[in-house]
Amino acid sequence: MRDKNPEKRIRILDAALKVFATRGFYNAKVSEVAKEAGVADGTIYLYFESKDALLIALFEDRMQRLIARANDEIARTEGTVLDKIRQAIALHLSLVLDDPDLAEFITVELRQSGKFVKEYDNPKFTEYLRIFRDLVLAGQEQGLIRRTVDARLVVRAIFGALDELLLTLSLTHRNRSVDLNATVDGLCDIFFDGIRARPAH
Amino acid sequence: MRDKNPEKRIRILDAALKVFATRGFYNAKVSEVAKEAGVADGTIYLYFESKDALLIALFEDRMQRLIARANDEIARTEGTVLDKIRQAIALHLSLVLDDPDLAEFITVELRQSGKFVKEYDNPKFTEYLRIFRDLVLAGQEQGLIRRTVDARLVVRAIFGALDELLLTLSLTHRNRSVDLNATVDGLCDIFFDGIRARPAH
DNA sequence: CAACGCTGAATGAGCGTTCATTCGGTTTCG
DNA sequence: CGAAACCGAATGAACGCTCATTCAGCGTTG
Repeated sequence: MRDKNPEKRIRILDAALKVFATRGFYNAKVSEVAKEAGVADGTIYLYFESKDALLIALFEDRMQRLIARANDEIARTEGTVLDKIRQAIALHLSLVLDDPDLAEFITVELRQSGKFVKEYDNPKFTEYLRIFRDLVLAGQEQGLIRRTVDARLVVRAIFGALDELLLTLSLTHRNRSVDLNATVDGLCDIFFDGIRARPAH
Repeated sequence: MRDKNPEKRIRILDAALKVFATRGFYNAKVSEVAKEAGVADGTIYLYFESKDALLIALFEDRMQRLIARANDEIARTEGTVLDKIRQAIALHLSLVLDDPDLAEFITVELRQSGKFVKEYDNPKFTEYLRIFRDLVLAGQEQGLIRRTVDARLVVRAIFGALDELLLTLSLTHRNRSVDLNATVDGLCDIFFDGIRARPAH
């Protein structure tokens, strides 16, 4: 189940992403994934236990890559913790253009996985959130981020906003061309400084 | 299809909410909804065209109620536009305790509806977002909210945060008792004033 | 030729939907 | 007024189709 032909396993995962993203997990047929991968239906079952297991493996794989990329880009980013948060936000939103299938997959399918793929609590997702949380905590220690805000809440709020935006962008970017930079700047502006008008002083 | 017995139609919708929320739309059987409603399987089809149509009708119905409640509570709320936004946030999050099934339904099923229930673009959802947008726009006209932020983006960010929070709360509140007020205050603090530490002056 | 990866047609369980039948209520008629 | 005829909502067993999964056989390799 594990090895055999690693390249074929990858082809199946790639195909699954494409098919699940376009048709949705429940509407997708295993035979469609097989066809897209250029493989026989039965071959899928030489590499994955079941359709559910394929879904989970796909999560693990893609989240792992996203985590690696995020850590990497954050490490590369010069500047304050706030700059690093901006970079993480930019990376997340860039998925719409970089990998639209992954964007749709994450925004739509991630929701159910926790709830309906039994006993799977999605550790990779938690790990991804931890990246943001660590940045916020570091910012608070450095005095760059207010200590009165709850880091956990900030992370949920930011991720929620990103997720919703990614979904909206995914569903509309066929038409309009998107200015991601403007969106990233706008979001950071909101989260960093709030929407309340400050009296001149 | 429309009437016959309106009370029975309501029973079916209530049952559908319960079953869809606990098992998920795709895992839920029509026969389970029928059983929960105390009706025969075939009766469902006297009131709704199909399982999909039942899902959509459920959306319409529940979103309509939510919109009505939000408009009502906002109208009742004394104070500035920011106070009204706080009230709308509080209402949304209060679903976890008030109507946990509806909370799970909205957070999990709303995601797919746009994408997979064909040609259904969910006008009620748009209407719900408009409530927030109008508040933000009013706030900008009154000089209470910065004019430089994009109202549409603010609304998406707030709704995204609310949605994510509602999901998290739904999945965990079995264990911990939740302090909703603290969460609402925390969120408003973040969105109103941002997370950046302001230098003393 | 043994072992193994792979194939894809066959299987059969699951489930949305249908429809012949039931039955409580209402109207018609003697 | 009582009975017969009718109505149509409700029922739930049965249908038929859709896949996830299996497995007997094929080609390939060492």
